[in-house]
Amino acid sequence: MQRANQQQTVFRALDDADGPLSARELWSRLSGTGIGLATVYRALQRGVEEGTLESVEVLGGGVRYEPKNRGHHHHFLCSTCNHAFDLFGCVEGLESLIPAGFRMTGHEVVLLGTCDACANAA
Amino acid sequence: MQRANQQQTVFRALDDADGPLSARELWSRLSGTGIGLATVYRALQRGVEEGTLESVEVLGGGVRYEPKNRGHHHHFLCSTCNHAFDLFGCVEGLESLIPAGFRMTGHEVVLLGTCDACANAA
DNA sequence: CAAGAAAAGAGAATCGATTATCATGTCTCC
DNA sequence: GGAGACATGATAATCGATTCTCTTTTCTTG
Repeated sequence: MQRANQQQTVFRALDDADGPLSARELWSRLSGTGIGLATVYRALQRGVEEGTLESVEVLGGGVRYEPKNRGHHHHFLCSTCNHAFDLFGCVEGLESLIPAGFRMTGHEVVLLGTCDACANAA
Repeated sequence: MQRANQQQTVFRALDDADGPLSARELWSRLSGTGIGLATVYRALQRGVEEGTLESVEVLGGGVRYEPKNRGHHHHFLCSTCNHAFDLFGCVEGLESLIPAGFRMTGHEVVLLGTCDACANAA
């Protein structure tokens, strides 16, 4: 079995995903490969250190990871399968919400609902 | 059957807060009263069961709780003090982000930055 | 006041997520 | 081919958050 490229396999799986994945989600997608959970964590940690990955926190599911080259975007969280999907586009008018004296440096938007697959499975 | 003196104290502290509080945040605000952490958790759990409280998840800080009578609103998370503040108002145009086939049932918006107090303390 | 029920506080136990350890396995470079 | 550096998988250890347990205290009611 090829072993030294396991981290590459991890990175590739993340690249192929349609949204950020948690360590466990990622691990379960790699279940055919025999890759250990520790290796997944090591790859994620290294990716973040090297700047190719970033950790994001979507609701309900702890930290997830995705490639850093996806630009500014937000996420859709399916309340059935609990998977987070990347969205494209952003929203306007956030500045109007800021209280006086506060300084905004960023924002997160999460849409909640049911994804295509889960809606059809119902 | 009015006996829950300490729990009332917990509920009052939550009512007085300017945003959702985590169990620990709440506990530290009650540090003068001798209330135990377990009691805080018990009060929160009961409040949620009885429908007077709801748990919300803002980024970075796990589950927080707030009274359920505050209506639809979002939060500002100060990256310095890590406190979440309630915001008033909402945003438009979220529907345009939803992929085909997905059904949206809700949304969360979190603004990130520095709160008034921390900005002035810098 | 007495007795029973609900609350409280302290700390132990649990749980899930992440990290550390350790004994191989694999690769690079000579 | 061999040495040493690094990668890997399995599992133990750790960590923070939450829940459980036990004993004591408080409240209600008679």
